[in-house]
Amino acid sequence: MDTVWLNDAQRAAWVKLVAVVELLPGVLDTQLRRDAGLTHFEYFVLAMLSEAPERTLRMTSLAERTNATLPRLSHVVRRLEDRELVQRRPCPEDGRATNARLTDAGWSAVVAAAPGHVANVRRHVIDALSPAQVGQLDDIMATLLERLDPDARMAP
Amino acid sequence: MDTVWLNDAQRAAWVKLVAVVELLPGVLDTQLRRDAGLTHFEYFVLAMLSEAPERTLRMTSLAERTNATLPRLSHVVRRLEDRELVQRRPCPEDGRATNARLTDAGWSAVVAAAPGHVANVRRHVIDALSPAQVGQLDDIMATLLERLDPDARMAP
DNA sequence: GGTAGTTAGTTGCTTGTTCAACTAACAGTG
DNA sequence: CACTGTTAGTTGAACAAGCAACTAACTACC
Repeated sequence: MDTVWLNDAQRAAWVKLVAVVELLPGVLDTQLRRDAGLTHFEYFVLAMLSEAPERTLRMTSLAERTNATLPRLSHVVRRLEDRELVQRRPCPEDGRATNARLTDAGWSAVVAAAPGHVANVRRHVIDALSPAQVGQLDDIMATLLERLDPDARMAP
Repeated sequence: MDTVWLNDAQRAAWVKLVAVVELLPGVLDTQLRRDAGLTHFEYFVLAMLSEAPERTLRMTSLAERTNATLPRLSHVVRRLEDRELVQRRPCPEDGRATNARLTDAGWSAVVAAAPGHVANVRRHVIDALSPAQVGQLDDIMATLLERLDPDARMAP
C-alpha cells in the first residue's frame, strides 16, 4: 500500500487542529479547576445530567453524551459521588444498569460554575469566530464526528 | 458581570468541537500504539525532531512545536531516551539548555510509523473534508490558536 | 565582580486515564 | 429451563500528565 502524503494545505490545517486539540483541554481545565474545583470533563458530566429528565441518566447514555469510555466515566462518577455531587442507584427496569442522578449540591455546582466557564469559552473560542465561521466549524466537526465516532453515539 | 450565554448555533458548534477534542486523541493513540508502539504525542515529538536541522532541537523549542509544557516534554523525552529513540546532550552554547537529538533508531521509528499514521489521519479527518473545508479549518484553527496560545508559540 | 532576578530544565508526588479482567444480569435458542 | 452469548458496569494495576519545588546557569546592574 503506497502512502498518499498530505499536501501543504492539508498539512497546515492538520497541524493546527492537533495544536488546538493539545491546548484546549488545558485552557478549559485550568479555569474550571481554579474557579469551581472541577475538571472540564467533570463539569461536562454534571452539565449533561443537569439537562436530562429527572437529572438522571444511565451510565451508558451518559458515557455517550460525554464521549467517554465506560471505565473512565465509572471512575469519575465514583469520585463525584464521594463529593456528593452525584448519586448512583441501580436501575429498576434493568438490573445490569446504573442510574446516575445529579444531587442538589451537584446542581448548585453546575449553576455556580457555568457563567465563568461560558465566559472562558467565549474568550478563547466563540468570540474569536465570525458567525459564518461558527457555522463552518459546526459543519466540519459534524463531518469529523461521523468518522471518529462511527456508531453515531453523539446525542442528536 | 452578567453572563452572555451561547446561542443555538454557537452551542451546537461548541459541543461538537468538544466531542472531537475528546475523541481524536484516542483515535490517534490507538492506531499508533498498536502499529508502532508510540503515543501520538511521542510520535509528534519524534516527527518534529526529524524535520529539524541536524535532527536536533532545544527542549524549549521542541516544547513549543509540540504545544507541550516543559515538564511534560521532559518526562516524555526521558522515556524516549530510555528506548534509545532520542539522545539528550547539554547545549554547548548555553549551559542551561539541553539539546534533544533523534537517533537513527528514532528516525527509523518515525519512518516506519508515518504511513500508517497518515493513512489514519486521512481516514478519520482529511479525506472527510472538501478542499474548501480544509481551508476553513485552517483559518478557524489559526484564529483559535491566537487565543489559546497568546504568546504565539507555534512555529510559523 | 558580587548579587538579584530570570531562564532552562529536571524531578517527585499526586491525580487521572487506560487496559484488561472480572461480575452480574439480560436475551435468545435448543 | 439450562446454555451460549451479549450487554452494563465496576475494579485494580500500569502508566501518563500536571503541578510545585528545586537546581543550575545565564544576564544585568550597582
